[in-house]
Amino acid sequence: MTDVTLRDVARASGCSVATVSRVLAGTRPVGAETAARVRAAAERLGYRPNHAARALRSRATGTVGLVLPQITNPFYPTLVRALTHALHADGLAVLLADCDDDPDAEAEHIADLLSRRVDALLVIPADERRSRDAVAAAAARVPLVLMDRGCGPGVTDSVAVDNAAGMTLVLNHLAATGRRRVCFLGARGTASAAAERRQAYEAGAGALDPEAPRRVLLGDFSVEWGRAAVDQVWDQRPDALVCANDLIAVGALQRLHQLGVDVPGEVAVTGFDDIPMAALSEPGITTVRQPVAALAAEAARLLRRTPAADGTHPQHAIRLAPGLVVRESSARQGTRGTPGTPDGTDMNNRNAVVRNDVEEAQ
Amino acid sequence: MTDVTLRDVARASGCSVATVSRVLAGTRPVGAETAARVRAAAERLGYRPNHAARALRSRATGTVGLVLPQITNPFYPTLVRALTHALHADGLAVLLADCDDDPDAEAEHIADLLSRRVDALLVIPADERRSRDAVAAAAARVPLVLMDRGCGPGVTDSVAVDNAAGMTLVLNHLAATGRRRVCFLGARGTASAAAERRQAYEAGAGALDPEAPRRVLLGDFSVEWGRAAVDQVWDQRPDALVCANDLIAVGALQRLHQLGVDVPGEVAVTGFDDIPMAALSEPGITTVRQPVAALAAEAARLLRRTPAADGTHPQHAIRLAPGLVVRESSARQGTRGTPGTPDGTDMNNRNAVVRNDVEEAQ
DNA sequence: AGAATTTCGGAAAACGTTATCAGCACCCGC
DNA sequence: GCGGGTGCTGATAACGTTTTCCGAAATTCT
Repeated sequence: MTDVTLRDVARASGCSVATVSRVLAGTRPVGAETAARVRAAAERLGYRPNHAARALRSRATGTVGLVLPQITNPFYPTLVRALTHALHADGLAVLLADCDDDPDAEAEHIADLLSRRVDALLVIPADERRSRDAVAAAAARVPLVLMDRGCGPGVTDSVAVDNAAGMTLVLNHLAATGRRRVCFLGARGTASAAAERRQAYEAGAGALDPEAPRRVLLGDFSVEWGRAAVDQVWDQRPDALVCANDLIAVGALQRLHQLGVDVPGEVAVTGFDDIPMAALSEPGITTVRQPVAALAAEAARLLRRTPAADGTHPQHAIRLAPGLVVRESSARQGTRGTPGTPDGTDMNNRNAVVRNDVEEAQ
Repeated sequence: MTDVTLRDVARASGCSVATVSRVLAGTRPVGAETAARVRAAAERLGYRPNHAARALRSRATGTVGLVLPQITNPFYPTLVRALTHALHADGLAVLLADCDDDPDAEAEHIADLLSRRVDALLVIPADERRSRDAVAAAAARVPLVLMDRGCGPGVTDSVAVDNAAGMTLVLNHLAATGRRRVCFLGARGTASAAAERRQAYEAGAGALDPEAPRRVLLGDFSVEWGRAAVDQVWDQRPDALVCANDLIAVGALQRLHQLGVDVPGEVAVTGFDDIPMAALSEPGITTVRQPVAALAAEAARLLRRTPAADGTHPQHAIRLAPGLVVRESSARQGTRGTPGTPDGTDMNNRNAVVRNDVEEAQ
């Protein structure tokens, strides 16, 4: 049961270590007959390459680090799943590091992963500003792709959902279903998700009501804030609450329920991200679905890319189009199965996707 | 920006590679003055050990594999978080593998992790039966701890919640709040969570009603099943639905809501696991909170343990006591905030949480 | 003071790969 | 028949550590 090495296979197949390495790695042509002999011996002995030795010699570990703020953030599990699958398909293993929203811990984890010689890093930065130095330093040493959130301009490659496009989907949907007094429950801060969604709302809401772009409340991305925000805004009697993410929407729905408000009759509520809870909430939350599989594929593609000859590759800031998922929280009362939506969407379907569904892209 | 090795540090500090290695690894006493010189040089040059080389030489990678069925299962993120933190505290890095509930993929991942020379494996088996071979084979090569679910008796060490104790907490609570016609919405299969919870229910429910142990419906651990199960059982007018996990409870609540049933007035609903959604559901779900941090700590401890001199260590099957979290879904109408649970359910349990305290586990 | 012991530092051999450099056939065209 | 390609293959040198194994110096014991 002890380890079997190249030497053993070489001895068993009557040739040298070098040849065995060559046939197994396919790095250089080798005689058909010897190749067969080697392969047979390797199979018979149950040879498994020693990644440590390989890594030492070839300076590539076949490993990428995945650094994220909090795996318990309900949007991340699906993203992590998609990422690990995409990377495993490339023969890469994933070292996971959860930094508990602490940029210092994040820096430490990044340093540790670098010393473990990861081939590349995938980072969801904990803090747009305070993560920057560590990320930039790491990006100078290995390919690094930022995901989901940005980290200041021009730091490194990034892959994220097109927040503005998502917000546009939401606003168009609300307009099409007759909502006029909309209001935005957002998050403070400059993190890309917070800022971009807010700006897109401000830019797009004017079409519904000249006052709408000014009805903006900022807190954080939490259920608690969603609850609190409703109290701050309800006396203005909005007919739609556009939330910057699903957690805020969940909180808003809870408070509205307590207040005995009819959703979607009196007010529509929309979220963003399409976390699992959005489908299970009562009522189901209309939201923007992130193209998770495509995001992961794109990130994997960026990591696969070999640096250009001059050492520096052009920086990519990839934004992928999301899709709108219409659920009960935004259906007009009495419009069940409505013909009113021009694209003939089935609004009864909890999982109905109206457009730009990129779930299956690539 | 190129890598700095032991050689460089040795040269810079005017001594040999061996000594540098010794002072940095602290493996053998070395002269105070030289040690200082070495440390200074290492610091100055920004030396970072090469884990690949270290792994090759000392046959230990400082890495453990974490294999799980589906990171998107809502109970796992918190567990993964706790595990990574516990392991990082031991200086171990975590290789994550998600197998999509497929035992074959699981076997492949385990083999891959072994060839990457992980020091140990943490496995949440995808299937009690079909995971067994791969797990047993792996356990013969590295320390392996099963988590959350079992994998047949006597395969290897395992750490899980005490399902029976949790079910007892639930039944006592229901008894104390006057529920009599209880019913169990469980999951088919022999997986430990499914079987143990069901058996504990059957063993304990008799105290409420001689018929109760026989009111058992089996499906799977899903929201859909929870919805469907309500339809099968509601005409018996139970006054409590004991669900085998929170997802089933969520589904049950959805269906009851659709039927216009008053929860908890007409019927109480309880879950198991305390996934985040349990607190956010409307009404909040009374459930059994798994001692996640303790489970992780226990698993880390088992991995740390060095095998006994004779090669085989005694097998541990560790079960940790959970706590009851009482929320609105089981409160007797008009008995909100009822203080004394006469049965003293929670008294001697460190993990017990009485009501809506969802933030601080232990 | 001589011997026995400890303490400290260096040289060098692993660990299991991959990559470089030759060598040895053999075949081609002159 | 003879230089010069072409395959294939084998020795062998890395890769950066850790870990013997040893010698030299310093310390302690008789």
